[in-house]
Amino acid sequence: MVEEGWAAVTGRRVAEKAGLRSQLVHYYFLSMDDLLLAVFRRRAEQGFKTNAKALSSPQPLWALWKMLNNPPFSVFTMELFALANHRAELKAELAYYAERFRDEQTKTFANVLEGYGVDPQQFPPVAVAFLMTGVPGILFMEEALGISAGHAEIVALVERYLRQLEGEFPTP
Amino acid sequence: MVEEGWAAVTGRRVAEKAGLRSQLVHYYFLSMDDLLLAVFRRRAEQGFKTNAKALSSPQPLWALWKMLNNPPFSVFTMELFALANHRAELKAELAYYAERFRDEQTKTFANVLEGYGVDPQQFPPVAVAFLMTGVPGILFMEEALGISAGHAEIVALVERYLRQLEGEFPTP
DNA sequence: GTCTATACCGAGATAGAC
DNA sequence: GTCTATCTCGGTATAGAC
Repeated sequence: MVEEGWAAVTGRRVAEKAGLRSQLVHYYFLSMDDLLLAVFRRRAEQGFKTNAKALSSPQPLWALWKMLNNPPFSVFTMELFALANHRAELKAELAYYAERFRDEQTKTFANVLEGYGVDPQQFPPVAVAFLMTGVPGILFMEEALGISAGHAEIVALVERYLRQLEGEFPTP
Repeated sequence: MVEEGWAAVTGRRVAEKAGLRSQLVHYYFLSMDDLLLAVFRRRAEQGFKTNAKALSSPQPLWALWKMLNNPPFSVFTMELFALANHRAELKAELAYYAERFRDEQTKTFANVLEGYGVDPQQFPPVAVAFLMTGVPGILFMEEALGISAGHAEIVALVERYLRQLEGEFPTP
């Protein structure tokens, strides 16, 4: 899926990877769409755990930023988005998960930003959540396609703000 | 392509829309990939013209923002991105076009932002170009998927900045 | 340039033996 | 649970007549 796109995920090829016959796919899943949906669900649950972990860190903004600046995460996510665009059931579920995801972040940010003395009128927590996930999203989407203009500058700009709010991020 | 994804663009279906036989596709194009590449090129050239027009406006930031906040533009673009991820030739060409696109914007913004008294150290023109195209990108990608949390807030935030820099945008 | 005919492949899916 | 056998469909692509 990551290398050739969701259209390349066929019963035959899945079975081949598993060392089984292609018909087995229909034993475990009603259809190929069903299999893809299962893939998505598993991924979404993983995402929730990682998200919750980042948000409970002492520097939640930094933690989320570092978590999302993780390449394989984004290529896969983009492929799921592209697929969801053409599968009603998947689309509904993706929307549901994404909103929950953003909600969790917004709640944490509301507390945290208040503590940092940020005016919620000027910078609503939900807008910050949008940017904190969206910017790394485009960054990696573009990077996967070989576009890099402005990336260093944007990262520097974001991290300057993060430093202002949460101080240095400890280098591992 | 917009409704069902690039994988649904088959010789048979293209020919059907054109009222011709599917074999004709191979008369005009070497392969389906070749056809898709032609679609991309036409689209890219259109994009350049629209971009240049926006940048030569008296309020270039506003003009670009309004231009990108145009739904059909984004769904198609996303599909092309998804496709490019799996076609080396298309990927290279997309990267080339995207960098040129950003370059044009960066040049204009460098002049314009200086005129507005914006510190280029703090807000590099190329970073502004990145955000001006990227944010509407996520906005519409999410909207297409039924995600809307934080959108109104982000639009308000961006437009507040635009108003600060370029004044009101004349309502048509 | 557009057609018919056709080869060939691989997709999703089902039936039924073991 | 895994297999073989098999169906049907629609995809890409080529050859050759008009």
